[in-house]
Formats: sequence, structure tokens, C-alpha cells
Amino acid sequence: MSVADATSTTPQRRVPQQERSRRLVDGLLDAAQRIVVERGVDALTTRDIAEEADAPVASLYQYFSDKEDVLLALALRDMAEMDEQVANDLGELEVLSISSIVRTTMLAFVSVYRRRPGFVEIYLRGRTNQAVHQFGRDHNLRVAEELRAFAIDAGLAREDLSVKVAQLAVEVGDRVFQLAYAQDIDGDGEMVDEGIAMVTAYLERYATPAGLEGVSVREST
Amino acid sequence: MSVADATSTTPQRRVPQQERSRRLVDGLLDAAQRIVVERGVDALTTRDIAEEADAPVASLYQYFSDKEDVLLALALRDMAEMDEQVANDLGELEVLSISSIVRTTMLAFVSVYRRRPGFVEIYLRGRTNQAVHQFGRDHNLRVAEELRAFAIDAGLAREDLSVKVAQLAVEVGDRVFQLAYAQDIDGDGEMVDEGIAMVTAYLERYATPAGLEGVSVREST
Amino acid sequence: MSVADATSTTPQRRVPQQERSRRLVDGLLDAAQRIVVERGVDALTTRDIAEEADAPVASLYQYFSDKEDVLLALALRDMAEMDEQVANDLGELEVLSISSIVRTTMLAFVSVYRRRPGFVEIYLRGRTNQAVHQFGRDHNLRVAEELRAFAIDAGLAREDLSVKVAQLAVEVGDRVFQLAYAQDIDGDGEMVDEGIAMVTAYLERYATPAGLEGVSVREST
Amino acid sequence: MSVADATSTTPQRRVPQQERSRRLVDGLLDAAQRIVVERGVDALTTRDIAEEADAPVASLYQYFSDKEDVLLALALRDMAEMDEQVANDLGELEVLSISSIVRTTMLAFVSVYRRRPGFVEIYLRGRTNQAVHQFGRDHNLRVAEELRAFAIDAGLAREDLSVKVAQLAVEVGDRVFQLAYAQDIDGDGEMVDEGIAMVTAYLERYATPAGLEGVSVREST
DNA sequence: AATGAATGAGGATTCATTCAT
DNA sequence: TATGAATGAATCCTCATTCAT
Repeated sequence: MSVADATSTTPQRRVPQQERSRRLVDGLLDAAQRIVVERGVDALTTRDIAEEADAPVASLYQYFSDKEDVLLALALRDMAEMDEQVANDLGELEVLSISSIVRTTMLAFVSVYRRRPGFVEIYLRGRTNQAVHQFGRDHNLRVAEELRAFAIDAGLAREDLSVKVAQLAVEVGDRVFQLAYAQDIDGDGEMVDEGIAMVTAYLERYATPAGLEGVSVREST
Repeated sequence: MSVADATSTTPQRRVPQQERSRRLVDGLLDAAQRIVVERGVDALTTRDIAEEADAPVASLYQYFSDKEDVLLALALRDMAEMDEQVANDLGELEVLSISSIVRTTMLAFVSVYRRRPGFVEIYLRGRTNQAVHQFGRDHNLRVAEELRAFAIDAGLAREDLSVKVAQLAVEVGDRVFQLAYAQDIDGDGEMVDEGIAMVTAYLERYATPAGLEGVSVREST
Repeated sequence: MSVADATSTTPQRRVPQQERSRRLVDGLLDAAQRIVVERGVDALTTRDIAEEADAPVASLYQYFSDKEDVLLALALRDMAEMDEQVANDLGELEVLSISSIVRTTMLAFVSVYRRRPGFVEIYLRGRTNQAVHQFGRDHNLRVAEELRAFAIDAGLAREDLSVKVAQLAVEVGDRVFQLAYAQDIDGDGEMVDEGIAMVTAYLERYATPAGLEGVSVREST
Repeated sequence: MSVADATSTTPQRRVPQQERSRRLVDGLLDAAQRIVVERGVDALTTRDIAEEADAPVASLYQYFSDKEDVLLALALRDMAEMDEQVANDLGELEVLSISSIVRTTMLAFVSVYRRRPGFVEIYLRGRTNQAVHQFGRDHNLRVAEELRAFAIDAGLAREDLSVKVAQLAVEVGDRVFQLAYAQDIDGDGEMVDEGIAMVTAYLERYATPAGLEGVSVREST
């Protein structure tokens, strides 16, 4: 029915099990994403997800423990992409400074948001459910810790840039995005810029001279 | 808590109509507040509100157009208190500066939050419903506009402190609170302080020299 | 509030009590009529009636025992008009015959329907409530009995035109109207004509020669 | 009554899925029928249907989109039976004429009404809901068109027996039944006879000589 | 593993009617 | 008599989740 019967006509079961599963899971996730984008998180029902994915409702429960779980998986999928984007973009920086790190990180977020409007809906616009919310908090905390370690290790920030400070910075960045995307699904660029300025100004209070001035990166190749 | 227990102790039925109404409305609002505090916004049902207020469900609909409306009224009630607190506290300032205004305003918020744990739940912790969310946005915008006008009129901020900038500052303040109250129902004081520092640092970018240094207020009495 | 304070400015209560009552009752009836016409019988609520009449709901119960009672009064009001119309039109006939009586009566109904679209909605289009329905039956029976007596007394119909036959004729006429007004709020004239033909054909089975041929009426003036 | 008690007597759980479904649907329909017969269409609630069918309310919504839909299904079930009865009875006629067709058709209706008192309640006595009402209209129109074609093809009626005329005849027949069953749940035979006479008299106005005299049917065996 | 069907447990809202004044 | 307010009792319907196969 759903996916499966792709190419072959051989008896059956030509698509390997594992592949089938992934397809189904992705299908469900995509369906959920679409519904959320179109009608909001509150309007998301298991029935609708299943229907939109052209799969039986019961199958959803084969792969997700819960409706919540689906939302979570959705956020997870996008956040992984987000982390990757941030890592990439930071890796390409030629001058490291508090300012450049903040700017790069925040713009990396923006680029993912642009690519994933569903993510915006779930994560930024909608007043989401408990699980997703908590997941977001956790993710932000992780990001904060990593960036902090990165900045301190690179000698850009002083030790007294505590985890709490880093967390606050990330969370505030998040809020800037929420605000920038609140009315405008495409995000208000000016507001993002202001946000970058704010977070930068804040974190520079914990910067080393190098962190303020910037140090150029020597590609080790 | 609510209002009710006003004057009379005479046997019965001595309560004037109007008073009865207010009692009912307040009772419903208080009930809703309690439920929200205890079980969260999502768990709020009209049935429960009515039961908790010891009133028939239908009575709820006499005064509120729907469930959303109850939440809204709740937020409204608290926000009015908030505005009052801010106005008062600002009025008592002896030295006006960007820094003192930011600090005073944010601490005024904190004091109301401490007084109204239900408000924290609805407004800060919970991923609330559409109406309350929007109401919060609107309120923040109003606060932003007022503070901006206040600061510019007092010669503390330059004209280029746009509404958008003010709004961002207020919203970021909001997020700081959300964060400070996220895990800890009593609010994380250290985080609030950091938040104040951040917002101050940000807004001082738009300060006049007077706004940086501060000007003392001469009480006109 | 509602009507009352018409002309005088003398202390108060210038409109005689009885007049005030009638005004209120009529206002309620008119309101009900309007609602029914606009939104159908099912959508009629006491609240709406009162609101539309700009009167308190409780006042409705001062004059009507019941919502049902309102509908009933509405039908009653219109049916009285109907009876009057029929009586008038029959009185103006110059030639009496089964055919002319049937035609005149049915066209009298049509003319009232045209004047009272609300009546059509309540009585013909809507699947009304029990009381109105029964009232319609009763009215039809009364009409049937009167017309039967009239026709027999005038020597147009034979004695064996039983009440049941007359009743059937009237009821069938009613159905013709229902049909004629079912889709078209203005009534399908062609269908009415066919209906007249049918009822005439039927009743002529019970006609005397005079009833078939017709007898001219000598105005006794 | 319904279906259910088919074959097995084996311990339990021997009932195939599909069979179970049909049982449930029929059970709900029967329950609705019973309630309608006992308490009228207006008193029909989803709760009661479910309870009477000893099924959860939610199950009702598995098979019916809403309450209206249940009524509709009920009418549909009976109308199919009605069509069958008419077809059968007409098929057994030895002499075809306007008169015999009208009589046979109307008596076929009567026989179904006798078998299905619930149908009478829903369809004839009650002031039913919109959907059923419309469905009845549509059904009558279909019947009218078929009978008209039949009569004209058989050379019994002239071409000028328009669809509208046929429709009127059927609808009037319907009203006769309504009347005949209005007070008496078993139907007033005399009134039915009068109705047959009326419709016959009406339609014979459009009859060919053959339609008046009748033509015998030569069974092709 | 897959799935059609079943369902318990509410949920929001409405309404006719009646009080208390 | 008039009426603002109160309310008991339903109503329809939805949904996440779990069976039985």
C-alpha cells in the first residue's frame, strides 16, 4: 500500500526491511511537519499525521511511543541539521572573535530556519508542547556549553564566562529569532541584526583582548 | 485570596447583585489560576475551572466568551498589576539613567512574578495558547513604546533608539525571566542580574551621555 | 428601555399597561419571525428572540409559557390572517362551483404566503416542531370542515363528501404548497396550478351537477 | 432482528472482522430506529443510540460522519427496500394502466410502511431533519421520473405528463401517507384509498386511451 | 511487523428555564 | 410586573491509544 511496491514485481518484500522502516518513519515525520506548518502544532492529531503520510494510525505507534515523541523526533531531526550548519560555518571562519562567532552562529541558525519553515513553526512560532520545549532548552544548553568551551579554548573568552552566561546568550539569541519570526514567516533581518549586536555586546564583557580584536585562523593544511 | 470576604456576616442573602457577580468572576479566575499553577495551562478545562470555583460551568460562559477568554482575563489582571508596579517603582527612582531604568523595570517584573506564581506559569513557563501569547506580545510592545518615550523625553536615550530596539530589549528581558523561572519557580536571581546587564549593555549603545551617567530627579514637592 | 417611552415626558408609565404588553408580545413575535425566516426554525433560541426584540429573556416567559408557545403564537397569528383572506376571497366570488372554490381558496393561501415569508418558513419549508405541526393539522381540519359545510349547504357537493375527503383535499393542497415553496421561496406557480387541478379533479367526484357547472351568486344587497 | 446471530456457536471470538463491523453498524442503525420509533426524531441523541446499541459513542463516529448521517443511512436502508418492493409489485401486474400502476405503487409503499414502523416515524410522522427531508425529496423525484418513463414507454401516458406532474403525484401520494399514518400508526386504509383515487384521477388527465383502459401484459416466458 | 477497528475518557459549548430582587 | 443573573442538564464530537488479528 503505502510505499513498498517500488520497482520489482517479484513476489514481494523487495525493499529491505530496514529501508522500509526508515521510509515510513520519514514519511510520518514529513507528514507531521507539513501539518504543523499548515495548521499549527495544536491542530496536529495522530489521525491526521497517519492520513497525510498515507499510513495506518497504528503504524505510527510502531515507531513512536507517543504523539509527543513525533514532535520530538521532528525537532531532533532539525536540530541535528542546525548543529551541523553551525559547525560548518564556524569552521570556515577566517577571523575568530566573540563578534564573529556570535554573528556566524546566529546566521547559521537563520539559514536553517529559512530552509525549514516547519521548524520555525514548531520551535519558534508555536507555543509547543512540553517535550519539544524541554528539548529545545537542552539543545540550547548543549550549544551554549560547546560554544563556551570553544571560545575559552581559543583564548577569546575569559574563564569567568560561565555556562550560565553562555546559556543566557544562546537563549536570548533564540528569543530574538522568535521575535524576528513572530509576525513574519521569513524573519525580520533588521531584528536579527540587532539581536546579534546585543548578544555580542553582552558577551564582549567576558572577552579577552584577543576575543575583542579577533585572531586569524591559520588553516593547518 | 480573591475578593469576596468583604463586610457582612449577617445570616445570608445580604450580598448585592453586583458584588455577587464580581465574586463569581474572581472566583473563576482564581480557580483557573490555581489549576494552571498546579497542573499547567494545557490541563486547564472549563469543567475543572467551574468545579474548582464551585460554580456551574454555564456560569463561566456568562462572563467569559470561552476558555481562551478566561486565560486572557487572567493575564490581563496580572499585567495591569505589572504596569502599576513598574510605574510606581520608576516613580521612586532618584537617579534616572538607562541602567537604572532597565534595572528598576526588570526588578519590578520580578516582584510581581514573585507575588503571582500563577502568572509565571501562564505567561512564562507554559507554552500558552494563542490569545495569551499574542496578548503578551502586545503588552510588551506597549511597555516598550512607553519606556522608549520616557527615556527619550528624559534625554537619556537618543532618537535612534527605535521602537524595534525597545521592543527587542523588552522581549529579551522577557526571555531572561522565562529562563530564570524555567526550572526554578522562584526565579534564578543570578540569571536575572545577568539579563539586566545584557539589556543595559545593549541599550546603552543608544544612550546619551546623560543616559550613561544618570541625572538626579528633583521631586517637585 | 425597549419601546414604552414614546411621547410624553410626564413622570412615567404614559403608555397604558395593556398596550405595552401587546407591543412587547408583538415585538417578540416579530423577532421570532425574523429569525426563523433568516436562519430557520432550528436555529431559533429564546436568547436570540429576546435579543432581537431588544427585551430581556425573562420577559419572554411572562407572555409565553414556552419556546414552543412562541412558535405556536406565530402560526396562530398568520393562520388567522389566512382564514380572513379565504373568507374574503370566497365572499367575492360571483360563480360558485367546486372548481372556483378550490381555486379561490388555494390562491388565497398563496397570497398570504407571499405576504408572510416567515410563515412559509415555519409552516411549509421547515420541518417544524411538534406543536406547530399539530396546530397546522388542526387548522387544516377546521378549514376542511368549514369548506365542506359551505359546499354542501350551497348545493355544490353531495353529502357523501365526507370530512375525511375534505380533509384529504386540504392536506393535499398543503403539500402542493410545500412542494411549490420547497426550492423556490417565491413558490412555483405552475405547480400550484397543477395542484389546483388535482384537488379540483378529486373533489369533483363528489360534486352535484351544480357543483360542476357553477351557480351564480346574487348579492343580497 | 438485525443480522448478527449467523452461524457459529463455538465458544468465542470466531467472528470475522468484516462481519463484526456490519453487526456494529446494523446494531447502531437498529438502535437509532428503535429510539426514533419510541421517542421521535428530535429525541434521538448520539449518546442514546450508542447506549441502546450497547456500543461506545466513538464507535458510532467510526461509521457515520455525524448524527445526521445515521438518520440518512436509516432512510437509505428503508428506501432501498421500498424501491425493491415497488419494482417487484409492478412486475407482477397483469394489467397495466394508470390506475393499476398508481394503486400498485401506493400499496407497495403501504406494505413497506407496515413492515417498517420506524421508517414511518422518521419519514412520515416526524418533522425530520434537513438531510432526511432532502433525501426524501430526492427519492420521490427519482421515483417520479422512473414511473413517468415507465408509463410513457408503455404507452399509458402522453408525453405531456411532465416530470413536474409526476413529481407532484408522488409527493401528494406521500402526503396521503403522512396523513393516513399521522394519528394512526397502522395507517388509515380508507384514507389511502381516497388518496389512490385522487392521484389516479389526477394522472388520468394525462393518460392515453390505453392508459385508461389498461393493457394486459404477456409474460415473455 | 502491520493494521483495521474499537473505545474510554473527556472537552467545549449551548440552551431553556427559573430565581431573587 | 420586570429582569439580570444563574444554572442543571445535555449535546455533539474528538482523540490518543490499544486491541485482535
